[in-house]
Amino acid sequence: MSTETPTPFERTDFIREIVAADLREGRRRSIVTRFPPEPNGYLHIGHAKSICLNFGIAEQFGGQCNLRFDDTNPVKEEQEYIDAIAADVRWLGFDWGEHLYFASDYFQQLYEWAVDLIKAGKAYVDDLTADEIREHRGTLTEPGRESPWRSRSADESLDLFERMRAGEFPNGERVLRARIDMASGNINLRDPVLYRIVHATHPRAGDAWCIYPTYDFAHGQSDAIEGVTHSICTLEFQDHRPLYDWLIENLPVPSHPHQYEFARLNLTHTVLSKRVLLRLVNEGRVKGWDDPRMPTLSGIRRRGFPAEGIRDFAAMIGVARNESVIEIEMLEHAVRDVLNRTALRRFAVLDPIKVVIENYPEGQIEELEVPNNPEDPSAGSRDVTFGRELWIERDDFMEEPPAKFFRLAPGREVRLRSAYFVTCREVVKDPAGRVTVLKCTYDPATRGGAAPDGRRPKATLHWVPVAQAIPAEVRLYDHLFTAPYPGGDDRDLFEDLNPDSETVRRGCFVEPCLADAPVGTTVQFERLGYFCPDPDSAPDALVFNRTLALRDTWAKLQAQGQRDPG
RNA sequence: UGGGGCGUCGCCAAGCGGUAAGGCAGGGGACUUUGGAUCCCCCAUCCGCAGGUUCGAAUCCUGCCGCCCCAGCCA
Repeated sequence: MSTETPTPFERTDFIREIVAADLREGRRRSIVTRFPPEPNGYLHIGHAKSICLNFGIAEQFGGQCNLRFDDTNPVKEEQEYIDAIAADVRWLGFDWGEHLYFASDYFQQLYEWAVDLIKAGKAYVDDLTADEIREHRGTLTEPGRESPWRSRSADESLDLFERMRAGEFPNGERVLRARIDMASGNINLRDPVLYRIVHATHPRAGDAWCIYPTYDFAHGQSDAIEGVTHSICTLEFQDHRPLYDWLIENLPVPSHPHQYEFARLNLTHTVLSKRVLLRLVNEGRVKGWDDPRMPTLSGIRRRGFPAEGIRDFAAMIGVARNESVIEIEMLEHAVRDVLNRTALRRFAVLDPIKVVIENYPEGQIEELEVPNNPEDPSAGSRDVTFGRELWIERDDFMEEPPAKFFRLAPGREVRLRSAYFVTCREVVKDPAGRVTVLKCTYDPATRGGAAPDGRRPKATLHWVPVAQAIPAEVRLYDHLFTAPYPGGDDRDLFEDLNPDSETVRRGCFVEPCLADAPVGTTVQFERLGYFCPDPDSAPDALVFNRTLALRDTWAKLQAQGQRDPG
């Protein structure tokens, strides 16, 4: 990965410090990390934090980061998810090179290790039902009881385990358990299940197996097989670390990885739970996994967020063990920061009102040069056609402007960006009193937007020529949930859904060069925000998504005025 | 009542015994052909609370308090 601009945040964290110390003090000669998604859903921004951490560390310390699918539960996993996840990681800007792995590729090895454990008397086949096992497990405060099958011979367990693999038993009839300590305060050590019978077709292994290792029996050993040195996961796996270590110590694994845990990402005004996201999709609350309101990487991408902004965000928030909820404004800041630097400026009018320049010759047009990005002169410029009739934003005119309103009003002169100064002379309304046309005059001496006499209007408006304007649909997006903490105070999560998270505006006009803007590029509609073509867009029916609005101090002022009038 | 974690500004987060970085948000100002951007200034005498050790503590010790995770044959 390379970025044209240096990462804005040079920061370390407790995991990087551990890695650096391991290298410095010779405990490791090189490091290997991994990003281990389960292919049972789409990646979201929370995963991006982990991806940036794992790939970022590998990159920073000259190591390698594997993409390993943790595909040990065939009933939930699908090839569709595998493909989508790989595409999302690639989009985020990371490259695993040759190191694409699947836990399912290790099934034979894991099976053999399970046999080793049985022979060593450290695992046994249990005939208890799932309910019985639960009853025997004890509670948080009471120790568990040993299964009556715990003491059966290794030979008998071995025979049973082989028959489990051979498919002699139905789902759930028996499991393989580690023999550790039913009285442990750590429930994960109360003889955890290592293998269960699942007669299901695996997305990759097909029907080769009908017994599958659990997460605990697969994860650490997969790390060991791959030579992973630093196995980084989220806080809820802390309690699993003793089991992770126990298995590594009791199995002839080729390397000894260590697990480190960090706090997962939480964001205000959204939710990062695969379960809830799946519900939103299934119940039709959103248009799919890639709905622009979704916090999934595919949703964010469709929304127009640049990958670089996500990476910057990950660097901004840091990595720690404090459980935290990041205000979504921080994400939006990171995204605007990148977009401000890189997005080409364009003109678009979302809620048009017609301006007729009465002293501009009928039928005349001219091409005016408009900069593509004032922040980046190398972005060049484009020509925009100017004519007698233009569209401007309805919000940019007020018949009776309040004190702080600087835009167009009767008798007032404003600048049309990169064009001319115009003065409003007459307001035309329809019978209902709605403004339909603003008759204006322009000052020919202000071509390009500057006056020879040095006078400077307080406002500059964007515009689109009526004759050349292209109609478009624009979808405005806002937070998926109105509440910063959806479902807080025991509310039903869905009560907090924002009814206005998507607002579709038809009858918008955009400048001609937007007709063939490719999907995947985000531009700035000047003075409005950042927008990108939606995959739904067609040459004869353009559709743009609003990625993010520009910061709007005028709107803020108005809001303040409403709060405390006077 | 068991085990494992975490508590530094509204939200993140540095800090690792020598007297509270930075970012986001917020407030003020400058500048501006985007009320955008940029720039400048302000924003924790205090680090969950209470004791203790020390010349000196957010950093060490003790005790409280609060919050999170764990009782899937999910990951």
